[in-house]
Amino acid sequence: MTDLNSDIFKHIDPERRGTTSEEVISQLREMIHRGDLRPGDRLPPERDLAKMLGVSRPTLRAGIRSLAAVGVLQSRQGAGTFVVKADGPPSLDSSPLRLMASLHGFTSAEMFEARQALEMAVAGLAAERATGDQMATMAEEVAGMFASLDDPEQFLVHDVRFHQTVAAASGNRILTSLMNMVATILFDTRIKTVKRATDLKESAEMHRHVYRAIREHDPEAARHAMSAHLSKAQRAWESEVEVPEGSAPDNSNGNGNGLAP
Amino acid sequence: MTDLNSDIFKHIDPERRGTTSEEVISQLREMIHRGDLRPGDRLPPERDLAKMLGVSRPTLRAGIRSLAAVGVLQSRQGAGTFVVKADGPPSLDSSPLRLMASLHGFTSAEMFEARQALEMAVAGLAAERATGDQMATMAEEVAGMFASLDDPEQFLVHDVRFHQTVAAASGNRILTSLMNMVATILFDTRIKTVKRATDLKESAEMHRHVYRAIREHDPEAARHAMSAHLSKAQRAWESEVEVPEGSAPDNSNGNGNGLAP
DNA sequence: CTGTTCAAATCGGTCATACCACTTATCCTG
DNA sequence: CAGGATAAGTGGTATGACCGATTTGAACAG
Repeated sequence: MTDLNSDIFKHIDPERRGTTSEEVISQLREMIHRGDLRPGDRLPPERDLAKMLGVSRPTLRAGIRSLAAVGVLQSRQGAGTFVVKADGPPSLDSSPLRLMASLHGFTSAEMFEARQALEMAVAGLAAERATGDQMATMAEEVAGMFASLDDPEQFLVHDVRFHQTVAAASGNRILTSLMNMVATILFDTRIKTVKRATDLKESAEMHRHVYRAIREHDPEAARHAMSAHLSKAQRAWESEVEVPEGSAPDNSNGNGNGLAP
Repeated sequence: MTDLNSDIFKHIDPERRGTTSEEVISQLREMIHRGDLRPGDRLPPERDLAKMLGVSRPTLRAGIRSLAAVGVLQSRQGAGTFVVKADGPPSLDSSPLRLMASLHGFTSAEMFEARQALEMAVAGLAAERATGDQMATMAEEVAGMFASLDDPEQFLVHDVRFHQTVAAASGNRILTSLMNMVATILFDTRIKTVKRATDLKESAEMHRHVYRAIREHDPEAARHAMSAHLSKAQRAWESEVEVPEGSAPDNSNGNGNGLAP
């Protein structure tokens, strides 16, 4: 672990603009940008760090909490505060997007469209760059789908893993993160409707088309196959959530994702 | 404004899982999802709200700060805490992505690629849906670029506005937000290199190609024109940031965006 | 000597209280 | 009636304390 006992923490100038906690956030951010704080590093105890920065503990905690809210830091009671480790695909928190969907009244159509755009992009890139192992994993997941045609929940597991593998094969972690961010929100509703899913066989078939296009290193075919798959999935979803008869109107739409169909 | 004096605030059960502040966050989020809190609404004073929820003020403030960090709430000293208003294109905070770029060592190539994928998507959608007003705005910005060939900074203003107009014309606020999120990070470096930009005329020309494709409602042409434009921009940027001779290696890369060229 | 157990130290989570800084609205003054 | 002084309201910060979860290491049993 990086040695944090050195004097890389500097006192905060009381004569500045903005609030003190904002300055704390800036300090911590700069330390991350400079590389003083690396993924997995543990921050000094709050009491010590507060003294180093020359602020009170509540103010320091406010800064830490802000960075924790965006997924950069993680506090564990009794253990300490850590810089989030960078193993595996980095993930952006989807709750901001979910809340913004509620605030702005995003429609599920917009959400599907955004997902489709992102998935098409990663599918095209995956067709150019997928390694043998990644393609093998995709094939396994497709096989898993065909083997789970009578188990919708298990089918969904393979479905999600397939898409994540494609995203990873794109080699672009930013697009992967954004895609996961959008897909996570839609996933919550899929898991509720998947039990009544009817055409799993067709879905598996379309996933296979995507896989074959990627295997053949044909970006355009991969994009189109993915696009067709998601368009089909969207239509299926829309037919699933057809307004039930006589549902009394209330503030809650019941699907819990803040999306209007 | 929505009446918040009613008893929509419920006490928090001390016997729960997770921390108290997490429960506060959940409470506030649900209130937003349910529509009890609408954009622009002002929350009750912290002292009152803390009593309503049955928690202490610091704990409540922790929850508020978490939601403020992701751009859902905004506190103004002396005024109050508000739900962010939803006018204009909703914007996701780009700092999480910027920090993640530092933590995971994202390359600028990945960033450009992600932006290119998003811009191509919105350009294609814009070609299908752009209104007359939006196309007029695009034309104005293109004209502004040609009029600012000798003023790089002014040119950049028109450049950014053009892309934002295209995004808005896509009709998909989610893709627009994601695109802005990525573009914001790249913008910081562009404003530093733009002074030495040489081929502004060619850039303006390529923007015009994008505009004409959108005007002709030709999604594929729009996508290709946008792709060509951004590929050119990326190559130009890469040639600008060629490592200067004899620059001593230090922790800070100097471009301040946490990206490795 | 090895492995387990348990207790003390560590550290984040919460609470209570007080004071400060800024904003807003009211009221007084000219 | 207009404008500025004033007071109430509200978020920001600080201090101090206690609680509960986690970690760690020493004491103990094998």
